[in-house]
Amino acid sequence: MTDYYKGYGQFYVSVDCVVFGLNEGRLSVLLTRRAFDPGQGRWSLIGGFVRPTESLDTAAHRVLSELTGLDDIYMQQVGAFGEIERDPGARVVSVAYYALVNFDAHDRRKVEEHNGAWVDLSELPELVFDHPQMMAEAMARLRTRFLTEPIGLTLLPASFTLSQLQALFETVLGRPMDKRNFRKRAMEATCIEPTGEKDRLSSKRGAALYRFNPEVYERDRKFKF
Amino acid sequence: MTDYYKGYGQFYVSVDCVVFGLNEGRLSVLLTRRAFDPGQGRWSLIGGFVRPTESLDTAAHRVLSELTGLDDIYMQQVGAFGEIERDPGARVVSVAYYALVNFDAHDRRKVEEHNGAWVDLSELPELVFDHPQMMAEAMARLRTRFLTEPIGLTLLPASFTLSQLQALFETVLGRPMDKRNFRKRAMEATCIEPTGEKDRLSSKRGAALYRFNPEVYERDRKFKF
DNA sequence: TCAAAAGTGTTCAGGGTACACCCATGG
DNA sequence: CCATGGGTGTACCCTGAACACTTTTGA
Repeated sequence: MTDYYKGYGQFYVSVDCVVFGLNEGRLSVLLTRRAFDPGQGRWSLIGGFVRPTESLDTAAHRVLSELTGLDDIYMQQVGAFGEIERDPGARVVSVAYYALVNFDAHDRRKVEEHNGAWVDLSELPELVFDHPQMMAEAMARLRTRFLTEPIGLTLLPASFTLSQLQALFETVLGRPMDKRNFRKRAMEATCIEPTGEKDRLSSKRGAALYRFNPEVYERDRKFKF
Repeated sequence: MTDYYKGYGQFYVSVDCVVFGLNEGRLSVLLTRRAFDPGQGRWSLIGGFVRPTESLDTAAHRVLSELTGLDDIYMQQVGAFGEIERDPGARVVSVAYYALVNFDAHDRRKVEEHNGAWVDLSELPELVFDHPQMMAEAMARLRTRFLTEPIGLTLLPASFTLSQLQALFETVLGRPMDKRNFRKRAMEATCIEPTGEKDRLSSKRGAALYRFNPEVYERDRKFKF
């Protein structure tokens, strides 16, 4: 460790995660009420300070693991937020991430323990600090990736119907999609393969179930909606 | 300032800028040889520590202003880099940016004073720390924006020929483009308007000069290559 | 007169979009 | 038997890509 850096300011560094999940077919985000001031009691993204022993990515994974019990989560950095007064409590530079979790697989008890709550995207409460910007930016990134990479499939259960998939695309992209065109593209994506099973819950006729095959995706890289 | 945050680690936070400029028609980046250890003498992006009185964006602008004398520079954040050992001298979280500067307008003396040097992109030296990743990521972002937003025009002199513009696109995107298709699209971009002048330097026949009109761009938003 | 860059339209193929009806079944 | 969601193909348009020759003029 050299002496040169001495004399420059140091800052708290935190991570904040926009965690998306599909709760009862509705796109939701995991929020929490802040446990301390500033902003105690207000809605906040889930986050935490980066420890000296952690990289930014590691810190984000830890925070997510603590809250959901999941270790293998799709996660992307959104960017750094560093306005001077963004956190009135202290100078904190925060790095935002977004994550996609499989709702069925996560540990609801942990969420409760940490005062977390899944909130429907269409009913977002007012968020603390600059979390609204983080949210908006995360959403924008999610949308652009959604059409060209099979990240949306991580939100769905292991087997799913094409109607579920289409509904997911429609909520994320915020626009209706043509059923026949959608299914045509799904058929062209070789990584979406039929399980042979039928889902008999959501319709009388029953809908074919599909699963995502990551190996096939790595091989073909065909995914275009 | 609350006491809650006490007890968490604090870090140095820096900004690092990938500064693109068009030097003699060649796409170049502004680099510097590090003036101190760790990595003294090695090639580095230009950067500096964020001060307590600055936001991240402000710090990036200051660093750029100090080196080029320019205050109104197109700049975009690339992301935060925070591996523990990325800087062996201390724990430093760095936020990368890329910037596009008008080569003719910048202050070369300041560059020299700071040991800066414009290096042709095709002759990039080995860079210090994780600067190669920052560089690669900046380049990737530049490329994706280049086709849909008129950011490339900030690299060119106030008036330019379509050949110059095409050459710029070709170097940034790294592929040849069809001349007729290119010019057709340039004509459709109403924000690229003829000055009425001719450039007689680069060809015997002389080429029509064009300028970029930001107001027209704001109005029409037509720019697609 | 020749070398060097400027300038100019058309054709074709492929992808994206729009669109409507029958099927299977549980209640 | 009917209401509900599942499942299927085609026609058109438009955008993107390929392509070659004439013009101007300084050396």
